[in-house]
Amino acid sequence: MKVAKTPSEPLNLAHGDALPFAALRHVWRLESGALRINRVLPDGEMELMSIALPGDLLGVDRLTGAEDASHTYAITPAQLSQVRIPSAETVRVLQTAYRTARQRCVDMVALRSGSVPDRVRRLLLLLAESNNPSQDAASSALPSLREMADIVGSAHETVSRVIGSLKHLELLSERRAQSGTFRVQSLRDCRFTAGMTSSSLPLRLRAVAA
Amino acid sequence: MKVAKTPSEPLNLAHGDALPFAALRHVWRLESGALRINRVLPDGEMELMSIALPGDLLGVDRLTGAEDASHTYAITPAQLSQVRIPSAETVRVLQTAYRTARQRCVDMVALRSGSVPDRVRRLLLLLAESNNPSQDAASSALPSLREMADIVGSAHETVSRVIGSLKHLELLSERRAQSGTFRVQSLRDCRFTAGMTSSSLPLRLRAVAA
DNA sequence: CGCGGTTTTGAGTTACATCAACATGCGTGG
DNA sequence: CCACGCATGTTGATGTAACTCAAAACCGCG
Repeated sequence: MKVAKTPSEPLNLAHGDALPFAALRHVWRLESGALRINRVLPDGEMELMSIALPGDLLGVDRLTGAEDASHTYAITPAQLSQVRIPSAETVRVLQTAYRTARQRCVDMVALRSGSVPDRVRRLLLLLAESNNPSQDAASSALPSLREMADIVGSAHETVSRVIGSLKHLELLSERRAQSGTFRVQSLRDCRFTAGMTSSSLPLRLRAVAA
Repeated sequence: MKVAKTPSEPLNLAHGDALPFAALRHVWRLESGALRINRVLPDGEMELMSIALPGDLLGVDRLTGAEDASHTYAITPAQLSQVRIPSAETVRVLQTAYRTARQRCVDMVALRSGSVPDRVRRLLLLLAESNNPSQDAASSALPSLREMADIVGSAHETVSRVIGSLKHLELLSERRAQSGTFRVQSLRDCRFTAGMTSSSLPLRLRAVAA
């Protein structure tokens, strides 16, 4: 007896779309874009748990026998493809899932360490590098400011000011809502000075302030 | 030919002791205490990666084929026991390791969300609950203030003020250097008011401030 | 006893949140 | 086609949580 659906149909998520609950019966690989993985609290609130970047596996929890109480949605347009797992491969899948879980833990700590400009910088680099490996001027879809603020643990107004400073420093150009292209290498190397988050300082000074 | 060492010798670490590099050829289970897991940067600096609590497995990375660039040390006196892994059990070990990695990721985000008093509260609860499950007045070895501050991402002076407030609220008693006993249930339920971190406010007001 | 690590306390400063407008784009329906 | 919400992004004024700096008290220990 044949299964009706072709198993390897890719899955596209627009900005904000949730990963359908039914999809978690399978394992998926994120091909492009970025996801946010949330923990659902008893009172229905959703709390940040981790993010997923291209290459990450989704739906591995089921392989561990755990009931998955997570809720996942796209913070930039994302494409997933289904992964068939021969049972002989289970170990290998668990190994890589474990390793990336570890790595994402490191990332999450880094996204909440240091000044807000630094945290935003790290987030942008994560997004850019994982979607355009080895390109200097990477144009990338970006999450909304509120999303970014929530991930790095700050206020969206502050993120706006940081992004504004980056524009002035010409580390980021072609800025539109939820997209932008930035100079990856310079962004990676730069260290920020004070003043980038102050609202009482005019923007043109903010980016240069000693 | 017999191996000289008995394989199941437990391992005790005092406050500050590092998990010996050689130990990572085996898998260990943390029986009591708490560890801090660091990532070693190219320049030799150590960055917080995660923490380990009783029940967690150490040295799983080797099972995934990864070279382990982590450095682990005890933040409270800890005891580990070696875990023998029949190869048939590899999958099961990876499953639980994956799940706790996920959980620690959640914990790390929580330890860096919200006000510093809340973060300290969460850290204390993690330590107390994992070492004395289901006891209300749990006395527990604590990390140094600098350690706690580094984990929650704040200054140790601020943590000192928070702890001081907790003493005044009688959520914590018998406070000595790197130890204390606190009322787990009350600590779990309580929500803080402002003023706990202000240095210009006298302590007796801090704990009650509206 | 003096010495290094931990903890405490205070005074002064600041990075960032909060609050409050306002601008802009986009889809939907009249 | 415009009017209208509604989400996103920008900008400024103001307040404060928490940092930095400085100093002292408190250990346990060789």
